Amino acid sequence: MFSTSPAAIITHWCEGQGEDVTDQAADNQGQRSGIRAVAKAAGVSVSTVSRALNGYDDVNAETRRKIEETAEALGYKPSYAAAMLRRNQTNTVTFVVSKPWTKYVDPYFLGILDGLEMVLSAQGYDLQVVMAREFEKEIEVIRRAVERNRCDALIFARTRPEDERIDWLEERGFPFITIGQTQRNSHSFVDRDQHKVGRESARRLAALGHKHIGHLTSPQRYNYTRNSIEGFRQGIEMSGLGFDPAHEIECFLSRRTGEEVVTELFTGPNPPTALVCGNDLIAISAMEGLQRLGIRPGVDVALIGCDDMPIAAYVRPALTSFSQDLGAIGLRLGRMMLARLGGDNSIVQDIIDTFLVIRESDCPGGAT
Amino acid sequence: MFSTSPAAIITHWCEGQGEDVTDQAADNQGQRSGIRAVAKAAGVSVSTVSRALNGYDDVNAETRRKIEETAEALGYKPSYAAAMLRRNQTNTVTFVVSKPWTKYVDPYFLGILDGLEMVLSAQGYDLQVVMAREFEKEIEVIRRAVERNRCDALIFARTRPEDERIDWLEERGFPFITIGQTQRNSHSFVDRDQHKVGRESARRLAALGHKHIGHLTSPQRYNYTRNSIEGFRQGIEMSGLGFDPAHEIECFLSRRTGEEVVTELFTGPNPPTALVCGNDLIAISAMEGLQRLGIRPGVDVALIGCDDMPIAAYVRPALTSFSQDLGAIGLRLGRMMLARLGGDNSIVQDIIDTFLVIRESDCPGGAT
DNA sequence: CATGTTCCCAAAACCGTTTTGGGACTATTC
DNA sequence: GAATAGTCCCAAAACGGTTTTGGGAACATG
Repeated sequence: MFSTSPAAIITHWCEGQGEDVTDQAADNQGQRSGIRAVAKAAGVSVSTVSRALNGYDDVNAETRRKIEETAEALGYKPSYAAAMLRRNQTNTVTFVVSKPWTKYVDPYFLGILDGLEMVLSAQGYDLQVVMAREFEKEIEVIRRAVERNRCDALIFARTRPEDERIDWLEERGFPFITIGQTQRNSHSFVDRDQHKVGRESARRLAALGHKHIGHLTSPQRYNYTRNSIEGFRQGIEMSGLGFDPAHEIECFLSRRTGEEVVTELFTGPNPPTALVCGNDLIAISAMEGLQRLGIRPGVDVALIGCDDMPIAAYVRPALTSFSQDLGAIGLRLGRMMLARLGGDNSIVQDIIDTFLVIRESDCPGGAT
Repeated sequence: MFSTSPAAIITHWCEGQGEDVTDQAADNQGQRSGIRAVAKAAGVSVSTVSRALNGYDDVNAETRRKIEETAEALGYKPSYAAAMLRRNQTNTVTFVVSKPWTKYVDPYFLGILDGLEMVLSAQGYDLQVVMAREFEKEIEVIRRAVERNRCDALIFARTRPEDERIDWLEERGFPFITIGQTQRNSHSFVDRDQHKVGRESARRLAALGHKHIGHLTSPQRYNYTRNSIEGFRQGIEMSGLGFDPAHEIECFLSRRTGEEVVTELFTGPNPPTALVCGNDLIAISAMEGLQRLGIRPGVDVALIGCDDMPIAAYVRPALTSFSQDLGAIGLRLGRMMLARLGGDNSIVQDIIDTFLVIRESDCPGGAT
């Protein structure tokens, strides 16, 4: 009988600290009435209060002032839920993080969020961060957010060449921006110039005199890896070197992969003298592998990483790595989002520049 | 009676992907009517649908099944806004991050969020992450979230001995849990055993033979620093050493501070031979300062850090540091929150154990 | 047969805004 | 003076769920 009503469980609800029963009641009364209380106190109608507070221009200046004062005096805060229901918009942008990120690439991620939040909150939008346990769950997280109308737009990263999340969202015309590109590129995105990263890494090492440059790529299911590979090959070609497919090996973000690959590469015939690594973690793992083989990274073998993670500056030798202004990505993302939410449906595709932070790991190539 | 016919209707409704206009219209109709469409299609009343879908027990099992099927077939998703308005609850927990965190302590922070989100989402709660540009803005962020009814409860960290956020929230009886303690400790919290960190750091270094142990504390406005200091002093005392106030110096989380302090400490009279550092960043900064003075950290001077940030394992010498299971903190936090939201108003105060990860920076004390 | 109990359901009320469609009044134009 | 335009305001109707109200049907009990 009581079991039917969940409210029954919360019986001893407000047994708080003091005896402010009167105060509580007064407070509640004030809060309960909401916009109606303001209307009453200001001697105008509810709709006029709403229009005045929302900046419509068919309200007399004097009336508006009075309403604003009254609202302020009563401590009136419009109910988010009610406005959301009526307007059918949430004033919320949802950012989806996939779990594997959180383990290693944290700073990358939060740097972006920081700039993004700044831009959005300045316009009254809230930023909501949701997490997906695995990549496969991301589509479900997105589905839930969209279907339950929890946000006005989405942002997510780690795009793949063919991305089901994008297909799904485009199908129902839901606004979103990605961090990273796709094969079709039919949508707005922000991305760093990954092609340049691959290209310039190769060219720099070639310019340093290396003839055999390996490429330990990031996971190839991600689109940015493809760009990186393309750029790398182009850089090799531009430098007049021959591309050796056997020196282009896919790695993963777990620490061991770089080490394994390096072990195989440098115990086999014709090892490279330099390595372009798709990611700092791969580079660090590779350095450890080299050291284990008695090869000195930064002396015998040159390495260039990518992402410029905080760790890069602390490992020995310190890792030369491609960096980018994460805050700028966030800001750009935020501004694009505001435009989109403001009704501008044009597709914006933004490539953020990257720059090489030179440290100790990229040494000149020796003989041969 | 009518329990036989609806099946046919449902299957008909199910047919849907192909046609454009018809499907669109049908879809819109279905979405527009929401729960009423489900009720109509299932041949029951709106309230019955609501009760069935919300798990009340006064609904016939057969009826419930039929309603669930119908809702599924129609792709019905209850409007979050409407439910929120009527129930006056958001099913959302807000986690407040202050800006200085995002720079360095990312992993700490995200590790907790990860566990927290897992627990909350399993019970249908959403986790919202909001950021505050500075500590001072945090109270405003909180105020906004609470006053606009954007969440049912709050979580925040970096507690101070006297914390205005807590005062404000307690004043209006709004549910929250902190990460970290306060002077009064009148609320639920999760915290690591910071007293132990200080104590055991001191004791370990003393046991290694050090007689003069310095303490580079984290910022003292935070409550955990106080615990750490207390613990340290107790550890010194337990080891039969004399406590030297001149060797207890407050540092900040910017990188330079540790270096400055160390420079002063080790160019002055009677320098310590070991340092307990309130934070890994302080420790790393201190190590750099030592190296600049020609003093070898991990050989001439022992250091112990705290937090076990990812960097700790990569600096040379690798930093010995106190660690904790961040996921466990998040899980605990989540479970406490669920209990609180479920109506259990009791205060829970939970101390999470920490453990020392021994690396290279804590060396035995030399002569003297 | 009268009465009580137990389950279930339809209809209406409600949550706190925004939006709609005028209404009243004044100013301007023919 | 009537018609038109402009300004400012209002009452009532959404928005889409959940909760309450009130009662009917089936079954058990005295």
